[in-house]
Amino acid sequence: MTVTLADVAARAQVSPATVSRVLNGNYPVAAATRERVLRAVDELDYVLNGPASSLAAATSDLVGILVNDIADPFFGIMASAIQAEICGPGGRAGGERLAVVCNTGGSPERELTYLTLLQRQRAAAVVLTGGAVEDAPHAAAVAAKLRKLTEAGTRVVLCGRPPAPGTDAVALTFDNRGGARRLTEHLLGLGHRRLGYIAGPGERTTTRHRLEGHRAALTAAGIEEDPRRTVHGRYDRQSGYEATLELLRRDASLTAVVAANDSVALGACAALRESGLRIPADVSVAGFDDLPFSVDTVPSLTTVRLPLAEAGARAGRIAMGREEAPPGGVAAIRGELMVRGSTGVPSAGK
Amino acid sequence: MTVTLADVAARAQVSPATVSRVLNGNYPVAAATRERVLRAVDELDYVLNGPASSLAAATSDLVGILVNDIADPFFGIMASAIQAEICGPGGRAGGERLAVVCNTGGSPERELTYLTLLQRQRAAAVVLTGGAVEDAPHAAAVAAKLRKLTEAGTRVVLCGRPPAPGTDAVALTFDNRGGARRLTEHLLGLGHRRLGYIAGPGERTTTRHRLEGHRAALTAAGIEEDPRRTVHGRYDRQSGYEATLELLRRDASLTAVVAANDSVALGACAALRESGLRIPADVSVAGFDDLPFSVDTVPSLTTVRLPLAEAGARAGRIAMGREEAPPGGVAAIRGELMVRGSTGVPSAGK
DNA sequence: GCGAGTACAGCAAGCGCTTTCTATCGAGAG
DNA sequence: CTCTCGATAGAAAGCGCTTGCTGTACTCGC
Repeated sequence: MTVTLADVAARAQVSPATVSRVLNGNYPVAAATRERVLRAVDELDYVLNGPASSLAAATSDLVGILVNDIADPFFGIMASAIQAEICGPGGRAGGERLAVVCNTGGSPERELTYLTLLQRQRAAAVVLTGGAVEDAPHAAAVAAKLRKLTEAGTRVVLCGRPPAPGTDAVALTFDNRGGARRLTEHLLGLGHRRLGYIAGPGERTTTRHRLEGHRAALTAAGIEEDPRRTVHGRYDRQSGYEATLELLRRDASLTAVVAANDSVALGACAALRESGLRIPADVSVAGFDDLPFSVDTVPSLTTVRLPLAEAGARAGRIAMGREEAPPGGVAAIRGELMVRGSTGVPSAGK
Repeated sequence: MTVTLADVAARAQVSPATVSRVLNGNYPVAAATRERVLRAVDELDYVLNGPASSLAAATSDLVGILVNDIADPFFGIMASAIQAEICGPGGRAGGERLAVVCNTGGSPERELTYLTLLQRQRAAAVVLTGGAVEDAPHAAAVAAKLRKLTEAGTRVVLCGRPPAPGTDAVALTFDNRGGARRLTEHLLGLGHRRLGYIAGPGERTTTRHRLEGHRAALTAAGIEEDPRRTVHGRYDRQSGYEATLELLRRDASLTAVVAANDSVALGACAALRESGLRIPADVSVAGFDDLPFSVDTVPSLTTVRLPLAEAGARAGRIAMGREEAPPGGVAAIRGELMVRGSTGVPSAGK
């Protein structure tokens, strides 16, 4: 029923071995023969059987990209850059690798499942993006998986994710702590003293690092930590909206709200506005990531720009072995403070 | 070196066949034996060899999701919903399918390449999302590929994409034409007569349908088509910004700008604002899709809501055979007009 | 207590491809 | 004019798993 290598071989009057060699192009084949084989492939409309090929060659051209939330541009932008680098710029250039992105939805189990599935497929490389979950057993399980993957010849790269100790995975991590710290320092510099913080989900490294940076700035300025000024939520707009209302309820005298990321900041702005507060006259707002829409909000959002696309591209190149890993296998990527219209001097009245 | 089925069999003192049956669970195996096998699997840390398994069984558990631009939430939201439906809600539930999203970047070649790659892997199903490219040869090539995929047993579903004639692909298409028409009618109803239109890339179905809806409304209102009022660009913010400037240059007396989608509308707002025009007092702006951020812009964006997540979920279910295909294999999905703050009555002065 | 039926378990034949090793054919080298 | 070497092409042995078919114990029914 389906066309196989043997059919092509018969039609081209050569052996299956020769057809395979023409298709893989890593063995000398006379031009005339190659020509004949390619014509047969075309005429029969032959499509290589991937599983069979991977089985025989003990390798595959699958590259997996794990993301926490595919609907979030933060991951979309990175994934896009990684994939572009893996598949090559042109259409079918770049060795025909199948770069696929897997959506874990932030679930540790799903992350592990995907890793196993990728291991099953003997993936050529795996790129994990975004913050990790800070659960010891889970972290250990992931580390073990990664170790096994590398052992099996799969290249593992972490992009925007902290290093995984005990593994050979190359890590390109964002300096979330430093970025958050500079952001809060900016607010403090403007004169703010009562700042609310909307954090992400509690068990993630990204959440913790950003929060730590924020608190470090506060501490350095001699402001004591007040747990009532921090609310945890998801990394989305809705969460920012609700958290802001909660923050306001707890202390209506806030002069600034720092959000875990730009989407959250967007929700915060909406909540503030609906509460009759002006931005930044009454309350300043700051985000994180500098997603494309952030420059277009009104007022435009002060945030920390993370070079998502650049980091992704680099991760992709490393995964393909086209760029060397950074010394020590770890590189920290700094974020750049983008001061825009949503932050200003706190009003005297407050 | 690597652990194989045979190793597990040896350890559990059974035949490889039995191990395979325990793992696939579609054949009676005594509880005690199963127990023993599972223990051996665990002890040896055995991972099934995907390619070998797919080869022998002539099927695989790969499901491909093709998107035009993974960095665009429009696709991200759909992909997320599709994937959730395919992998099941829980972590490892749902038969362990590997749902992967492939980013075509809107390139026809890449689309074909991915389709071939998926065909190679003997994918269980393929979901194509978003508008198609309107190039006859390419459309034919895609149709041929889809036909071959269905023949090979791969289920093919189109989500937010027009039907592919000559194929068995189930199509869930968005009523872009109708939505666009209602949107423009809304503007017309407010009294606008000089409306600019920022269209997407010329060769896409989505672009054409939305534009047609817009023009249909215009024509019905007795407004003749003026090609100078339409500018084509990409589906992103930047493009909207530039196109708006161009539109303004051509005719500064515009009272409304209709954008191909919300991101474009965002750029349009920025350009308008920088040009000193108020929204909607001087110029009304409308988008399309109703992405999450659209409700949070200032003023909030009038747009057409497309049930992205619902459509994706349905497509996913159909792809998994968990829901019946709509009669005729085609279902049109309507968009809902969301009238918000960015559109208003044109100012008398203009 | 015996034949029939049932419930498991194993054998072995592939699935379609890659790749090592071997064979063949010329062309220069000696 | 024979020998050797380079360039190609083929034969065949798997890669690790699935599954149809073939046993082999038992369990029942009468």
